[in-house]
Amino acid sequence: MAKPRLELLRGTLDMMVLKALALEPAHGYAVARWIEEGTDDLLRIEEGSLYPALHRMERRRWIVSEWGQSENNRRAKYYRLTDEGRKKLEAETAAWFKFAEAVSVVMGSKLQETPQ
Amino acid sequence: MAKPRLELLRGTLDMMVLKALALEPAHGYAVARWIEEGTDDLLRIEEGSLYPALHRMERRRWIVSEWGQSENNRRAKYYRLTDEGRKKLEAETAAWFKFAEAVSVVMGSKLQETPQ
DNA sequence: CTCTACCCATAGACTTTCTAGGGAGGAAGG
DNA sequence: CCTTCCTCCCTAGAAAGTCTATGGGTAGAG
Repeated sequence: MAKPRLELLRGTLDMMVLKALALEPAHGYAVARWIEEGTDDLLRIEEGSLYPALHRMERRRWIVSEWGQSENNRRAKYYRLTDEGRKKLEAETAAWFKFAEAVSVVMGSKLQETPQ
Repeated sequence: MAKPRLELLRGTLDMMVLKALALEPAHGYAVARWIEEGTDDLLRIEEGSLYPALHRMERRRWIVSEWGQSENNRRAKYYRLTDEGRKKLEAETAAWFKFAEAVSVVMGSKLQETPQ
């Protein structure tokens, strides 16, 4: 209870995990590290959120898994996107930017998207 | 069930309601209309989400209410921000833009905030 | 051998949102 | 008058996602 820490992922966790896996197949732990490092630790991915999310998405056929060996020589479950997952990622990304834009307008600021 | 409609407010409802009330005291129905109109109906505020949110925030002393008469000559409960609510609004707004920025970075685009 | 980092997983609590109701009153048109 | 629409309020219960709190196992460093 020491730090307040930015608590919520607010429904964007799936999208970010899919994005990570779109870059390359990876295991859960690596996905969490990738997101945390990519945001200077602003977004902290709790394992209690991450693994249920992965299982959820696998049930929905957005990703598939396979046991393998990690770089550090440990047992790890590697996930990769399915075609369906890729479509979902695109849809969610578009919806999120639209949503964020709308919230921005309401909150009195403007959001701008620039191509990667 | 006809339209898929952007389903989630993802924790931003309180913030937007506070923003609306920061502009001027208003009743729930008007707040909902304000948000919907301000976003071209992209963000639809369901009453089943709105009223619980208002009561929640009142319990937390972010807003206070008073019964009054609406423009259309109807009984309406007017809400206005407390000092605490104003602080909460500022904090939530800052946190949201920070969060949205971080998500944007992860998703491969950049978000820019412009002053009102 | 011990400790740390890596890697997986689940249960239960908590919160928020939605669906699906219900109700009452003013206004407007027939 | 009567019916219908819009305004305005409210709640219960389901559904979903995240967090806290645990638990366990293994490789490698010191």
